[in-house]
Amino acid sequence: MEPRWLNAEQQRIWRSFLNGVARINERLDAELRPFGLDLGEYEILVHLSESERHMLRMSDLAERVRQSRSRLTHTISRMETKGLVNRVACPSDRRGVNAIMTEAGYRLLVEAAPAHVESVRCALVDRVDPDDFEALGRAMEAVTRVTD
Amino acid sequence: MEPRWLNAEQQRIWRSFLNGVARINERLDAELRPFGLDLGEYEILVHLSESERHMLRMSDLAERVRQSRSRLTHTISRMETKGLVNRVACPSDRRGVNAIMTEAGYRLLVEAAPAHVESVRCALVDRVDPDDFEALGRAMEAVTRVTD
DNA sequence: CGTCGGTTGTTGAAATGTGAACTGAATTGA
DNA sequence: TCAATTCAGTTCACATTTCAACAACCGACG
Repeated sequence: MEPRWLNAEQQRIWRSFLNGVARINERLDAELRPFGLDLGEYEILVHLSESERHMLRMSDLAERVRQSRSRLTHTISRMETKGLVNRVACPSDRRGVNAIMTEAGYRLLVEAAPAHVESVRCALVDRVDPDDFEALGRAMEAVTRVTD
Repeated sequence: MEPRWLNAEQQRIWRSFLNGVARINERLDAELRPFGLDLGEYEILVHLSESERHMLRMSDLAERVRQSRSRLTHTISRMETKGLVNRVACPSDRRGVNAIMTEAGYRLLVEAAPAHVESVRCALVDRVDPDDFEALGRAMEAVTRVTD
């Protein structure tokens, strides 16, 4: 089949996308570092904090933060040694493990959140025209939408 | 200072962004794997192929593909053992090293490019409304633009 | 000259990520 | 009931990435 190449404009946009994403991630990680967190760990804390009793099944959490089950196992282990989360057996399913946020984990999230939100603003939200930002949202929803 | 939180809409968009980016990267990496490449290596090949004599200074290349110098050293070493690139001393600056694409590297790029472009289309370009795609470009340019 | 500050690229160890087994538990269905 | 299958999470071996230290070189300036 003939390859359907990108035209010059599409290519320019695609490269901007790659550059932009990289730039955003750099900044977010850099500004989370003073708290001893990276974006992956931060997101875990966010999702736990939004859940009932600050607790989620590993596989559920893995899906929400888009980490492989294996990677989440490692990440949670590290966070456990830092005292940010604990593991508890799941009562209803003996295969299951719940990750539960500790008091210290919650406090760290509360402490880091304002700086993180500020990062997201500085790196993206405040830089972009509001209409374009809306469009960005629609675009990314289209990307995530299941079609296959 | 009072934290300037994101409103519900902004937060929704931000999370779509995180999800969308992750989804796109997954697909691109998955569809490059059959060629034995990941996105980082593919981009190296692209930038080399677009340069004079298929050759770039390491530090120049590092900047273009947004890899740290150290990371690029490792990546290029791996690609060298795969026979995709070579290192040659830079004549004008004895500190310098040029990465130069081999014939095999070029052939692999030519072979992988159609599938990769198709991935970019399937994962992003073809899914998004053209106006929104334009807006995405403007947004990402704004992100990359130097302001600091 | 000579030396000082900055740059280039590499190195090696430690941290992190990946993917394929693997264990034990739940579920299915004949 | 009970084998077969699927599922949850971990583990292992390995690949990749990061970080700090380093050696070699450049350029500018006294």
